[in-house]
Amino acid sequence: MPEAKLSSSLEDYLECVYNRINLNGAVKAIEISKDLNVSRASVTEALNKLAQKEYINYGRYEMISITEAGIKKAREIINKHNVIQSFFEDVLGISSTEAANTACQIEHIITENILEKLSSFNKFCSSEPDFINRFKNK
Amino acid sequence: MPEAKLSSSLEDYLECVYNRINLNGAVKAIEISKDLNVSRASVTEALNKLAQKEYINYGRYEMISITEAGIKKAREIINKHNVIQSFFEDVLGISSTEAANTACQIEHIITENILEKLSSFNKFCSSEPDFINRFKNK
DNA sequence: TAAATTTGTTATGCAAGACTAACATTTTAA
DNA sequence: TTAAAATGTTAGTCTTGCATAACAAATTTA
Repeated sequence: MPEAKLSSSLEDYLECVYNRINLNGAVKAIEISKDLNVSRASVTEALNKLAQKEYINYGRYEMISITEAGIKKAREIINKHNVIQSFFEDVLGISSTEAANTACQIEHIITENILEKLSSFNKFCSSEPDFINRFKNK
Repeated sequence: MPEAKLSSSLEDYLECVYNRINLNGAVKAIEISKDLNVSRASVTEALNKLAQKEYINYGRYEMISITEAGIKKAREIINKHNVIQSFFEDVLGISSTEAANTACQIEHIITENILEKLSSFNKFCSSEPDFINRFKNK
């Protein structure tokens, strides 16, 4: 039942919920609204959709909590984000901001398979700093 | 005047127009419809938008041609596509199909700066086949 | 604790991008 | 050279994701 494909947009909302809850133990709609630069009304709408898909628990004026399925999904998204950002930053030498911004978008697109390969590639590169240094000084 | 930001969707249409014209000297709406898996009606709509932005020349029941600005833009998109696909395929060892499919989406997102870095990285890797082989046999 | 402020919700609307169905035009072939 | 088939267009609808404005509830503070 709690298995439904999320749009990029809903993934962003879920990721935000997860991060805020992990940071502060709770999250309010207005914080999400500020983090994602959207109106409070859009947040309400998105939270209802996430609740309907059973990724969060939520009802009118209620506290927001995240379900097990929500945690799992959020961690997958965040993991994708981190692997992509790390490739841009640590391998290609892109600035942290640009790496993060682009990772934020690619995280919704990249397949599990490519993610795994990219993750091993990151590890392989960090085990061979010489190679990366030669690339950077090229 | 012929400078307007394109949505991912319109970039796909433009890319398809460019590729088909390069391949056959001309392109018909029905071919675009098949290539992109959309209805004929959607193609009409997209072509009107591209014409309005001056990336193609087009009018009711007229032949489709591409403008200079359209060619420039299409080549940029295709270059992005190729660099990304090449990274997935040649560096990470992803299958051609999966590499192409994912590249098709990332091409609309990646910045010029990251593209350039990725492009040099591809070249650097192909100049050091040893490194890539060690990664693949890891 | 009552008034003011903040936060959340609802109703409504808009834009993009897709669809189907009906119609128009063009092309093919009998 | 017409009749049939293929292609292109238009009109109307749907979905997603966003917005604003007005209202409701909760929270803060005087």
